[in-house]
Amino acid sequence: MNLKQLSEHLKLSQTTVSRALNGYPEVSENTRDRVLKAAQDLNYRPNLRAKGLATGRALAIGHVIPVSNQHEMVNPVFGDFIAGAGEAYARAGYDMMLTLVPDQEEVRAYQNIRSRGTVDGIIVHGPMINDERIALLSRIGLPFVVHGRSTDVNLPYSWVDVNNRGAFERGTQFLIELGHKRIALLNGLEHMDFAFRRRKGYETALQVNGIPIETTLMRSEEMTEVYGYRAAKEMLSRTDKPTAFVCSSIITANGVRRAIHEAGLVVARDVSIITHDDALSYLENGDDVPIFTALRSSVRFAGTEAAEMLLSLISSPRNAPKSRLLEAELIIGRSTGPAAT
Amino acid sequence: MNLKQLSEHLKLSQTTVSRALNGYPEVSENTRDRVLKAAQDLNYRPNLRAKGLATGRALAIGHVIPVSNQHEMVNPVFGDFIAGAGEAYARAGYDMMLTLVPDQEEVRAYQNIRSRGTVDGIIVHGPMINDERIALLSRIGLPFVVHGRSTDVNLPYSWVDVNNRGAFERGTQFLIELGHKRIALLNGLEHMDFAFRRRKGYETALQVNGIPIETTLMRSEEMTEVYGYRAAKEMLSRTDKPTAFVCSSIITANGVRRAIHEAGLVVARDVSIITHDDALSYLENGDDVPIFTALRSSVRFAGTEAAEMLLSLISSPRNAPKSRLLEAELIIGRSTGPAAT
DNA sequence: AGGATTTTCCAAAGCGCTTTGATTTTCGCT
DNA sequence: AGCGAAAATCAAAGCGCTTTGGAAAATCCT
Repeated sequence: MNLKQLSEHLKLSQTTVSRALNGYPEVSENTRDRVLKAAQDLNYRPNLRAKGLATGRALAIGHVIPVSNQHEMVNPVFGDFIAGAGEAYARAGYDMMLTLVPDQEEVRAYQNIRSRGTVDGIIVHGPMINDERIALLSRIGLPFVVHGRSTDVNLPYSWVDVNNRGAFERGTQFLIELGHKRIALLNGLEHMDFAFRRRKGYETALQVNGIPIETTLMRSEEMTEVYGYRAAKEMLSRTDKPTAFVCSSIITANGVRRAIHEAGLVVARDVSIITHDDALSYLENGDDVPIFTALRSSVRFAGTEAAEMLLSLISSPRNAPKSRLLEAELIIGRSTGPAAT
Repeated sequence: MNLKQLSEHLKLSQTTVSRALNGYPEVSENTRDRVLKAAQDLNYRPNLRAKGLATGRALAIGHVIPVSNQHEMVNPVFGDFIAGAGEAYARAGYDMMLTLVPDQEEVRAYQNIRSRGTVDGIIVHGPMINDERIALLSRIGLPFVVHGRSTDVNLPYSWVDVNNRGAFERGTQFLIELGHKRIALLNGLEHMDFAFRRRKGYETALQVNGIPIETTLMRSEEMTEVYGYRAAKEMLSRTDKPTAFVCSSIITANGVRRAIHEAGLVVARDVSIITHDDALSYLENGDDVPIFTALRSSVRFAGTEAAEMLLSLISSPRNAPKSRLLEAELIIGRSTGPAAT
């Protein structure tokens, strides 16, 4: 069933039917009702490809996921972000397009996306420090919103991000107030912008409190369980072992907990853990009392925010870039306690 | 830059340029080279929407993700599956479309997808027992491949699945051979087909070995950490506590481990754990020696398989449905040992 | 009643591509 | 040289929709 058939069936022109369907005023209420009813009955749905071709809009948003072949990791945060964004798209009648892009081909990939005309805008995932994608996208003039920010990029651009620096400063400060002095940081890869900011926050708190920054207590890796386990195991075997860990991910925190157990120590009593928590649906941090004391910020919510921001950018392209800084909550759980003396 | 401009620039007709670009034989090698070179230089990319409209193909595959509003969980497996599938699509020049569909609106949603013409086929995620989507999709004639199967559906359809039943039978058998008799099953939601099959495998192994099936040792819930923790905690507090756990997810297994620790017991020595492992990139099960003894099957690989199957289905629609049963490997890790006597 | 408006509807062009059917060019042959 | 066949190219229609510029019908006014 296409427009032509529908209009023939109604004995109206395609123009009128199209207008009735799309809510244009130059059609009487009478015929509009007739058209809508018929469309309903005959189960008519406009062909999006044709519509897109005619209007120049694709009615779809692209999500570009960088795939590094060094570490073939799919960002675990992705699923929840998408879920949040998807809601917003669904409400607005937009589709969501995914593209996996190998590191090296980014530039070509974005130009491709642009000229293939399959999307009206894109969400940039996983920004790094000084991410060139931002300049590239500004240049080719495709609306975009970054999930995160990019330190050292001075162009104006739209983003939705958590206050990573503030959160980690606050978390570290919290540990310091509990009396901890030897605080380890198990960070994500620090060429990623979020990880870089988290380290800054951690360092700031130490500095403010006059605690020296020790590089032996700082790690930066892909945030897996095993990473947390190994790093914690090694650090806990030292004579001057840390009394607390700050983790960038609940998964890493799990590894830390495993190492603590294995060392015959008790979480909170002997060693404290505080972690960032993206509030992923399948990784909830306990129920009533959280397992881990955490800096929580829902990635799903960020997804919705980013999507809505992008949609509004698309509908009024002349507006200045927007941004939204989300604060993480500090949630006290069972993994922190006063420093053992 | 569009076809028309390109052809004018080359002083050729759109026909010839189009044919040169798409590898049709009725164009001389000479001009083909010229065209390809010019397209390269001028950075020409065909508009997919127009191409789709003209050819009737969308050059995109849809992934439909059911979103239940009861439990707002995003399947953690999704990211890796997508990564696997995405590779196959990229190779074939296909895009990937995501649609989130609330439970109740499934029928309408699939029809929508069909008539919007934005995809050439879809991958069905998270099949349940007797899933109606299969009949629906067969009826509306949209090529599809199911990730998983659906017990009680008798129509022929294409699928890629792990041998869940066999894997769990084998895993349970393994525990029995270690002397375990009281073996708990922490399963996923059993209206999901995979979970149903896993239970069957577990039960079969018990029956074969003459061990009674005890419903008090069986749970079925959303596979979270807290679920594993709570269930294990409760079961371990009984006098006739289980000596081993079979888990449907590594996340749940983590919760079980936490409960075991908390009860002052030692994994493997006092209580064994065996778990299914989807080989998710961000949840690797240890490195050299795995943390958990596991039934491993890469979801990412399943994604690639499913995608390739669907693409071949699309290119030759008259072929009979295909299927692929993947076997899970039994990998011995540090979480199993002989039953304490 | 009859012209001026306003409302309602329509024919046709156009979005960027593919493809059919026709035309032109090239080539092999006597 | 001149013919027919093969090779190379082209013009135009069509995919399903929107939208412009009119035309027809309904309404309003004096």
